[in-house]
Amino acid sequence: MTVDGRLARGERTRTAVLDAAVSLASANGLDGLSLGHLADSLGVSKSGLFAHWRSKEALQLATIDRAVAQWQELIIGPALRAPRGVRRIHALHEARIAFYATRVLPGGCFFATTEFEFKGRPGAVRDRLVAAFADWTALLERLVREAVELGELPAEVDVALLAYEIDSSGIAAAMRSRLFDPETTYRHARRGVLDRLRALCPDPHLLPEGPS
Amino acid sequence: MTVDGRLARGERTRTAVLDAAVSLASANGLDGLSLGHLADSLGVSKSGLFAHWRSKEALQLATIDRAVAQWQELIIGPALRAPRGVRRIHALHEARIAFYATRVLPGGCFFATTEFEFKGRPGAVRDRLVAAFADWTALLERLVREAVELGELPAEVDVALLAYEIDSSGIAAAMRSRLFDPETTYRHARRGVLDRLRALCPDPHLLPEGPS
DNA sequence: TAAATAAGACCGACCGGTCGTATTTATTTA
DNA sequence: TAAATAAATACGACCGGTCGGTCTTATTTA
Repeated sequence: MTVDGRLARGERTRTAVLDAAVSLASANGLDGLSLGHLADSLGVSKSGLFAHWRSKEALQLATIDRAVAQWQELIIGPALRAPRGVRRIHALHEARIAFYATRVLPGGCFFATTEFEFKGRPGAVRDRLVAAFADWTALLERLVREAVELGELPAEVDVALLAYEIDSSGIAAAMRSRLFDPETTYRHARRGVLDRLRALCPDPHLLPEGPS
Repeated sequence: MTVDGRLARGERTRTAVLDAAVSLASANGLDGLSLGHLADSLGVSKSGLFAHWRSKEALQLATIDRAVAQWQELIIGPALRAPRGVRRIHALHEARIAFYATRVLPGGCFFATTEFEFKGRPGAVRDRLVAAFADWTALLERLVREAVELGELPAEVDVALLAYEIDSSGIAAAMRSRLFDPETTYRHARRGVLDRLRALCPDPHLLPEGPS
């Protein structure tokens, strides 16, 4: 950013490149991302990319950061406008599934694809992905803990376990929606978490009966 | 197999190659599987592989079949020795998580890795993976249905949804166990499904209280 | 003997990455 | 204001390396 708020010269270009990289990597992974294809899809030359990032790994790291920003903007941000407690947990899960359903990313979920890809490959890319995943898990656990503190979930609830189960449903949705019927998959992912929250929440009016 | 039960000449070689391929692909995927590395890890030449499979895709398809056979032998087979009903469902899930924990496959789960890899790539490999996944889902749903018919699960249970939730837990375990602390991940995967089955099952003595 | 299997040299395609150069843009100077 | 300058950006050509795959030849086995 420059002082007057306009984007610096190459900033728009960089963002456009990273958006395309997130999209391609959501389908083929960060290692499966070909710089030649990426450049072609943008109508620029491959060597031009190296004016902005010194190596493929640097571009991969920037792509992860961009995906995190998108996730924050399109999923976490809107969900945090819901009231604290179980409704906020539900809103976050719904926003996630809805995002998958938009097909903005052809691969469904950038993080699921890339984290599976790099789970066994040590290095800076894996470290960055793990950090992003840890942040996401911490957010989920924080929302669950808040709901417990508000009395909207029983005090005996295993916070980390419930967060694991909610996230599991989303991970499976990212995968199964691209292999089987997407609508059925999304219905399972939404119904399962909603039923679980409703079963745990003493107040039956806080959450809708059916997936919204 | 020949008539006298001994392996045909190259059968042992082929099986050894496919076992190594399953192991490597569990970590790096079927596309990330390098025929050169595969051959080197077995002390054979790369071109020798083409005497057994006409192309990389043919070897990939055979690798999937081998992984299915391993899954049947090491997970499904033993689990089917448990009594019908919720105990069999539980045994299947436990066997799956236990298999991940053995670290027989460095990547954790061949199917999770490869299905994520090929979810957006049409072709024979994807079709075979989808078929294997569909079989697995059908098995899970059949076991759930049996438990309902035995009265060990309520008749109102959504069979496909419960199967989805159980499988989700396993998929997430395959991924998270290679990114975070494996023991915590396995505990969540086992505890979550066990609690869920116990909550649904009217007979509290059919399932153990804690993860076995 | 005949077929299956193995090996190694080799091929074209694609990969990430470098280099020299042309062009654009922002800043400074006349 | 206009010209000059310096920096950022973009490009095509090219490099070494790895990939899947082919070919010829040698060895093993029924």
